[in-house]
Amino acid sequence: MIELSESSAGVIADRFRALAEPMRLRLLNSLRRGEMSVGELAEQTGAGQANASKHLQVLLQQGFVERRKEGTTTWYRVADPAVFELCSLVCGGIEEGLERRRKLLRRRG
Amino acid sequence: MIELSESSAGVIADRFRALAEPMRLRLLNSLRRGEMSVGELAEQTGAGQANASKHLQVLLQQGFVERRKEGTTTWYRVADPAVFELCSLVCGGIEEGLERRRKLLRRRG
DNA sequence: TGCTTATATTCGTTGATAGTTGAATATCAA
DNA sequence: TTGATATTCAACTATCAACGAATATAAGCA
Repeated sequence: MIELSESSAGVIADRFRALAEPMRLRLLNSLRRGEMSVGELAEQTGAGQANASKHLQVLLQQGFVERRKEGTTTWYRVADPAVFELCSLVCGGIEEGLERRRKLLRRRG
Repeated sequence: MIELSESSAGVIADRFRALAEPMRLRLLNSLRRGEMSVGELAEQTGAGQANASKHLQVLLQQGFVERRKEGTTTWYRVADPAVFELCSLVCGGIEEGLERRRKLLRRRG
């Protein structure tokens, strides 16, 4: 955690919050295949166009994606490969978490 | 990201959301020193007692912390060291993110 | 039985954010 | 210019989580 200072907790939390939405995770997942337009992303993820655009801006602001404009089209791509490491770590913890919850339920029930 | 399935996006997002609060990050940071009681954690982080208790349960549910009860006292400890790797990765991306935002502002301004 | 301490839970208020809709903007082709 | 397409912006509603205050639960002790 690199000595979490008081003030940086908010900044770190903001970054985690950007990844704390299923739709944004789906968008990032689609972008694993490479650069894609907002329209393509909206279609693949099932988000409306306005929604996809808004979520992509959150990811852009946090530096997880980059974009370039070409005519009327805006192309998005993954900017920070660390995001996939983050997801892998989180995925790894999910089974443990489930097991832990089962234990708790057993204890209480 | 280990092939993110549609259904798992929500589960992963839940885990990220547990880390998307400054107070919970502060609680985890305090727990780096070792096992601590709810009261101690509330004092160290400046959270009220009720707040600390609630946040700790979120972390407990997601498997980031474990606890044991001893009389009237409940002791919490970090259960999943991966949480510190997560924070390190996020911290590493913060400088890049800031630089990226500066670029955007320059482009627009 | 009370009384104290430590933790958990409930309730009400407040602020933040997702999603939708419709308008506004920008580009390209005819 | 006009029309078609792609994207962004603004406003609205609904939902969710944080926080504080008060209360509940539970253990330890006189």
